[in-house]
Amino acid sequence: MLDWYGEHQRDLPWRRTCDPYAVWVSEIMLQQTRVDQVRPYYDRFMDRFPTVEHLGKASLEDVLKAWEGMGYYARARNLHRAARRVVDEHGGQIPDDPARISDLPGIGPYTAAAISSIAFGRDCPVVDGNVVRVLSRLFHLTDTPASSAARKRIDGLAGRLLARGRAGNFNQAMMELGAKICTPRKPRCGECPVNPFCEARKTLPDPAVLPRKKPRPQRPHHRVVAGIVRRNDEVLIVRRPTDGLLGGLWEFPGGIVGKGVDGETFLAEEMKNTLGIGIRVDRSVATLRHAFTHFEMTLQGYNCSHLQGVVRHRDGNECRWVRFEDLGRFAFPRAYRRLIEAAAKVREVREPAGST
DNA sequence: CTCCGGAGAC
DNA sequence: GTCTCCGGAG
Repeated sequence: MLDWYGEHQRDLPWRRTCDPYAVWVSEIMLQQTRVDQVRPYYDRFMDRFPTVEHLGKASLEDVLKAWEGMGYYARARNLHRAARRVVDEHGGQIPDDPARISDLPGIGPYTAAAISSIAFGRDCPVVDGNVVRVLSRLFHLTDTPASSAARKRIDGLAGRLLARGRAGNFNQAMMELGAKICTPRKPRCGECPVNPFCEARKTLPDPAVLPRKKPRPQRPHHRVVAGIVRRNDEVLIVRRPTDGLLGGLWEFPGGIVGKGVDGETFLAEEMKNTLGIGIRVDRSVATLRHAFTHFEMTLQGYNCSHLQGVVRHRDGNECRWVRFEDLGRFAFPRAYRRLIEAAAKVREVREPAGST
């Protein structure tokens, strides 16, 4: 595995250093996100926040802006909180101890083991989704890794296989193998360095049936409407509560429309109730779909006009009137960013640049 | 009352 | 992947 890794590892920015902070940032970004998507974000992030101190001193607003588009924004909030703690409690040094690293928000067993082995050379086995898949096939494990017993068995195997003294490279080799060779659907068994030892390959017509997945429940579908409310040359944006879904991000006011309810009527009603303003719904800007982990939504955006009333959010959420051109400075969820793009096109048609 | 394990949220 | 919540366990 080590030889294979030495020869086939991808040249990734975070592999060019063993700076614990760099490893940490990359591992957090890599949680639930593909390497290809992470790469550009990682470079920008490290450019903007080169050290734990930089990150700790930054505002959550700035961190979220740098994270915009990657999803799972709790990762950014936790990373930011953790950086502050590293600065305050550990003098800016990331602790060289798996248990202490785990204490930091956003760092669980996987990330603690990854940082410990890669940045500090500790003999900690790393088990992420890739490793689970590799080991399930290598040892022909037929129980779903969703069960705690099966999972413990996998953790045990990972520990026994670990190349002592070279844990960092070994762990990365396992994950790399899962990412490039032992892939979920069509594994390239012919190119696998450990294929002589693979029980699944020996036993099964198709090793890809492992690991056994547990059936997923159907995702509910929500219809969401949002209003881009104009007042002179500004539009209204509202900030979501720090905790919960898309916490701390900005969006256009609106909400989930119940079944059988008229979207435009609901939108006007919602603005009245939540913000205390009267608006007129002018026209639909775009309808787009977005998938979250546990539900899907259809987002319909409308251009609206402010009629009357001073904005005052019922729940105290921060609200701002900003120039359309300045929306880029705020962190929006992906779906809303796309809505902004659509709205910008509509504007171009109606008010070509330089027309005023 | 603290400690898992499972489930669902993010 | 991690966190949070919750019921059952000790």
